[in-house]
Amino acid sequence: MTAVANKKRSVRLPRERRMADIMAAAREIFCDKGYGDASITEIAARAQVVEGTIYTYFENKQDLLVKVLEQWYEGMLSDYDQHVAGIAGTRNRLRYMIWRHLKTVHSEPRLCRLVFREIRTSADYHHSPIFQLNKKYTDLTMQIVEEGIESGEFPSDIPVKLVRDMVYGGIEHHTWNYVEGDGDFDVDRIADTITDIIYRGISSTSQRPKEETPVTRLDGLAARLENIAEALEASTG
Amino acid sequence: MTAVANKKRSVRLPRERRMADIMAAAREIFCDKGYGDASITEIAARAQVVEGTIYTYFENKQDLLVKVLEQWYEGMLSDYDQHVAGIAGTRNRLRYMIWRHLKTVHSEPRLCRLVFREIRTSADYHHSPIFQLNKKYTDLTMQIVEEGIESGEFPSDIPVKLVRDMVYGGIEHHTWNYVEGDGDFDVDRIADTITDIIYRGISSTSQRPKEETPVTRLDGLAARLENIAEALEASTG
DNA sequence: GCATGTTGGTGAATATAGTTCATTATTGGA
DNA sequence: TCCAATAATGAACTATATTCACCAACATGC
Repeated sequence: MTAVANKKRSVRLPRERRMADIMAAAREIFCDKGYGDASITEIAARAQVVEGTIYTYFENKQDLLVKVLEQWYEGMLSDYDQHVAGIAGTRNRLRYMIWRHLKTVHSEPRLCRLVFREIRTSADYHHSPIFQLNKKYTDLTMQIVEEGIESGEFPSDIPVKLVRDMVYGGIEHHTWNYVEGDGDFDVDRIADTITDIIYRGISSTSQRPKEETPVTRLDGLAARLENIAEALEASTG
Repeated sequence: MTAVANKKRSVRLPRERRMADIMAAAREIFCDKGYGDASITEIAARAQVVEGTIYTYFENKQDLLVKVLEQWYEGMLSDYDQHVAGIAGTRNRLRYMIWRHLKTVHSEPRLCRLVFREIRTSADYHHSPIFQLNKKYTDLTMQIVEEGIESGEFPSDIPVKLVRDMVYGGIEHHTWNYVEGDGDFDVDRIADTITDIIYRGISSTSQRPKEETPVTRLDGLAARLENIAEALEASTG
């Protein structure tokens, strides 16, 4: 019997190393099973410690999840600013923000799922570092819209926060099934389309009904007639 | 001592009545505390039954929540169709769908919170009646957009599902704080703005240089209309 | 190199739900 | 009035997260 070899072996690792081990194990299991179905026992086993050890480094299960996602978030968002700085033009910058967000969801659906479904719904989310990081980068999107206002591309009365919410809310809903493990989506195509809808939706160039002139009415009419003609041509061959 | 009066009194109510009592109690407590912090014991006490009785009528806690929200959903969505049928014009209909959704969130934030945070995240959501009801009414929004395509107001290549997701995702994000019990929002104003951004964002309008004068634009329009007329003559003649 | 205090690590015990089930007793129908 | 069916009961069970008293690895000072 190797009973002696099986006796408990308690090795003291450096604090950082032990935390990293636990977080790595937790990340794998949270991603595989989701927060609710992941058990502390399983995470402990994967990290080669017992349950109690986890509580020496993390307040509780929720805190462990938050720390795991914080670490990921920090690395992921670190190069945002410099990338945006290298892009010229409101529309291009806006598209980059949208594209980048879609890209992140596409490459890390499991982690995004945890952020969307578990983290944001917790009571003290608004005081968490992950909220601050998120805010920093959605603020960047709003800043780009505000630059568009200053340049005259957008009128000054557009509600910047609502635009932000339509972008990120739209992306979240549109990628819902993918994040749940069902289907796929085309990052570039969706980025183009969202950018287009938002840009045209808030642009100063297209006239609003209240500012309608005979010329813009004819313009709209021409566009409608073009569509109808196109449809007719398609149907009559 | 009134010990005798305190002995258990087991009364058999009609099945419908007992279920209604339990669901009413559950609705109150789920709304007050959220799903996670609501306990079966407390719901049972409020409904004047014991824990076990709840399991005679509902599979488990999650099923109880689903049944509560289903009941609410059915009543809430019942008059949707007829209202929309009474509204003329793509833009007005679209605005109604948006307004109505905002109105619902505004008047029942607690119940909406449960749908947003608890129900939609469950594994079998796609097979639940509440998903079907929801689909029925977001489909109506897409149908309105498709009517706009047929009328020529929108080009035929716009991604209808993405438009739907930007509407409902945008609303969900924009009402997030309110639903979490913080702040307020103006239903009519937000409805106007979202409608405006979406409508303009997907409308058929031609891109044109900023320096154009009314005369040159009319000239260009005339050429386009001539082409359309020619195409129509060719296809119908 | 040894004694020793600090503290990481252990794993059994505890707490807190949700869920089950054997038992009791109400009630509609024979 | 009696009886079978089953609603209702509430204690027992289960499954986890969390705590805690105890042990021992390691750093420090002598």
